This record gives sequence, structure tokens and C-alpha cells, in this order.
Amino acid sequence: MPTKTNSADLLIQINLLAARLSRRAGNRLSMHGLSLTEYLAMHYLGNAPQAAVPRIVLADHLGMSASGVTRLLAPMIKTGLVEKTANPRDARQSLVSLSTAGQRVLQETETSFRHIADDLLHGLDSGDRQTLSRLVTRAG
Amino acid sequence: MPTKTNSADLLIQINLLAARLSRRAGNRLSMHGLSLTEYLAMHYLGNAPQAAVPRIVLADHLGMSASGVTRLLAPMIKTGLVEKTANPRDARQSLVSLSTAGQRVLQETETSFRHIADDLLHGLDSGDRQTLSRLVTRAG
DNA sequence: GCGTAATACTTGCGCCCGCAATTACACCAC
DNA sequence: GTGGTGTAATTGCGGGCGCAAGTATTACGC
Repeated sequence: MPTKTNSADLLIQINLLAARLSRRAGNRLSMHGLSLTEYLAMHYLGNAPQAAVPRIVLADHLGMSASGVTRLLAPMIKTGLVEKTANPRDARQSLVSLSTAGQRVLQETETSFRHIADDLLHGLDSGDRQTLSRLVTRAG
Repeated sequence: MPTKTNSADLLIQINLLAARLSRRAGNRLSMHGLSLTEYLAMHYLGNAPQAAVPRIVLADHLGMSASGVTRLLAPMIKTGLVEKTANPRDARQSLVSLSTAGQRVLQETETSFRHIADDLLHGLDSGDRQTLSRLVTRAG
């Protein structure tokens, strides 16, 4: 008879796992001069369906607040990884996209990130990842 | 044919889920005057096998650094939720435990946290939680 | 025993980022 | 068009927490 897992314990477990994973991933990514969040932003921008993305959409996909995105992108724009363009249809929005320099950095970092993820999650086989992904999506 | 989930995508999904869950849980717990991490620390201390726990053990179970635990506990000791006692066997350690006031606050907050967790994870049934818990443990 | 390495914790420093308030703009009703 | 409501982004403020370095203590090799 398996011991039943309640929501509270599960929430704690998820939180703990993510804390450990993100810390380790961030440490390793820092070799590339990027924080984990910076990488995730670039990863999203590089694979987004539309070339230029409103900041708030990015915030939603990163699980961050709008102000967090503002602060995250400011130095990336300053260093030229990300470009902002106005939306002629809506002057409130400032769309953001990867610069060509950003695309290059992304490509360099992406393979490294895959290795990091493989390493951090090496305890899971393909079926595990599949199942876990489905449940994580369902939980959100 | 299911699309295969690679480690990188899964890592991103886990990170995103945890960011959302912990933010929401923290917001709701603030009604009790506790941050999520403070609650988790008290929850661990309240259910720990031994009454008094070295700080570093607590840090490990919270996914935090030792310095993070020092800063987390300082105000909790000041307000009397947590007590520290010396370890006569090892003068480097300072063991921490819940005070009776801390136990009372924990009991008050624990039912609230269970409701929050049930609400945040209502998309998962008992079997989902079981499976997810197993995979999360395996991933760690 | 004694020097060296390892461990538990603290502190200085600084980054990350959320919330609340503010600004600027868009949309809707009329 | 005008006034009210909703939305995108920014900024002031402050908390949370990691890393590196420092301190105190313990454990180990010999």
C-alpha cells in the first residue's frame, strides 16, 4: 500500500527540487556570463513564434512580474544582447527581440545548457521525463 | 507518437512551475505574517525526527545555503518563534528548534497551508500527485 | 601532541526581483 | 470627443538570499 502524497508535501518537494536545480544551473551558466533567468529570456525570445515579443508576454513565460522583466532586460539591452522596438499599433508596448549578437550568444550557450540539464536530470529516463512534463503542465 | 521531452525543456518547465507556485503560496501565507521559506523552516522543525536540528541540516532540507539560513532564522529567533541551543558535543554547531510559541503558530498556519496547496495543485488527482512525487524524488 | 585539513556558522557585499504607486496609452460607452 | 476603465511599462523601496572571506572549532595524519 503506497503512502498517499498530499498536495502540501508535493508543493514542498517541487519547491525544493526547483531551488536546487536553478541554483546549480545558474552557477554553471555563469561561466557564459549569463544568469539562469537571462538565459531563459533569450531562449524564449529565440524560439518565440513571433520575432518581437511584448515584455509582458515574456514575463508570463518566465513566471516573473513586469517589473522584474524591466530590470532583467535593462542591462541586456545596454550590452546589446536584446533590442527593443516600438509597437506602432500600441505605443504602451515596447517589443523585445534578440539582436544578432544575442542570437550568437544564445547558440553558444544553448548546447551548454542542454548538457547542464542532462546532467542535473540524469536520474530520469525518457519515459520519466515525458510523464513528469505532462504532470507539470497539468499542475500549472 | 508523443513528442519527446528533453531535459532542457523539462528543467525550464519545472523552474517555471515552481516560480509560480512559490510566489502564489508566499502571497497567501503572508496573511499569517510568514514568508514561504519561514513557514517551510518551521514545518521542517516541527516534523523533524530530532527535536533540535543543526542549521546546516535545515539548510539542506530547504535547498538554501548556510548563510541564507542564518539570515532567515535571525528574525525568527528575535521574535521567539525559534530557539537556539548549543551542542555540547560540537561547539561549532548551534542547534535550532521550535519554541512553544512557534509550535502554536505552526499549527495555526499548517491547515491554511494545506488549503493553499490543495488549491494551487487542484489540477492533480491523487494518482497524479503520487506519480509526480516519485519522479520529483528521483530527479533530486 | 601538532600542524593541516575539514566543518559550522557568520558577515560584507551585491544581485535579483516582487509589490505598490505612477505614467502613458488604448479601448469603450455615450 | 470626453470620461472612465483597463493595460504596458517603469521606478522607489525593500526583502531574500547566494557567494566569498573570515572566525571558531573539530578531526585527521603521523
